[in-house]
Amino acid sequence: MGTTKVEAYTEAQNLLAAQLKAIAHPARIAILQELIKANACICGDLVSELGLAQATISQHLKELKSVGLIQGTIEGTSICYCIEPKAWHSLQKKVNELFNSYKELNTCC
Amino acid sequence: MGTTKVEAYTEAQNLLAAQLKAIAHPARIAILQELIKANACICGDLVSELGLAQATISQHLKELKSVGLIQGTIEGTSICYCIEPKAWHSLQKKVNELFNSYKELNTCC
DNA sequence: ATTATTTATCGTAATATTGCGATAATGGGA
DNA sequence: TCCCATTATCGCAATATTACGATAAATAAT
Repeated sequence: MGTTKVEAYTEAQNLLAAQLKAIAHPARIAILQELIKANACICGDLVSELGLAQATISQHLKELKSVGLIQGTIEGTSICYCIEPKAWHSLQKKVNELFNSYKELNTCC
Repeated sequence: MGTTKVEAYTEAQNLLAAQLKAIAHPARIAILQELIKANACICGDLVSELGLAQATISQHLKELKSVGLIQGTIEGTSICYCIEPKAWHSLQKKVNELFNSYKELNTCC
């Protein structure tokens, strides 16, 4: 127990859930918004921008990266992070498919 | 430690994260899809549909309800669940605002 | 070479989540 | 009234997440 029963669901359901989970944290939402706002990428600026420790920010970046939503490029001594366009749009599409599959019919409870 | 530092973020970030978290689980995605597919609401059918125990389904329903994404109406001895249209559309809008705030500029890393 | 800067990783503590059996609570029908 | 069906809640065990200090690893500058 304690573990999600992955085998009970489709691949699509598990993947969508994993990507949504990556976004479903206020720190990671803030990081994404900051990356978008700064357009070109930042790195340790996130540490001063949000009120979190460096280790914590690094860990959140790792999670976003692990589902492919951001990418990091080494740039001298620092690392430049930014949104990964393909995964970003792909997730947007999948999320909207879910939302749009609901048609309000007022035949409900 | 172990707790999210809620005070470090805006209300909007915390709310969006909470609603996304409710969706970010394969069982809850499956429940939402089933509710949408059945249009009018079901209840304990979810238990036989997914391979989870009744207590588990009930708990997932509670979480979806707690962020307002579904509603339940008592109907005799059973309870009829369905999507709550306002919250559903509101979340879709907020999610798309986040996604659309990113403009690809290939000035990135 | 040494030092400073930047980021990743390790280890740990606190808390949250997931899943389920057991049990309560509610209302319908015999 | 007594059972049956349905759903919620409690309590628990296993695991996951969150946050951070300490430390390592890598590169730039002196």
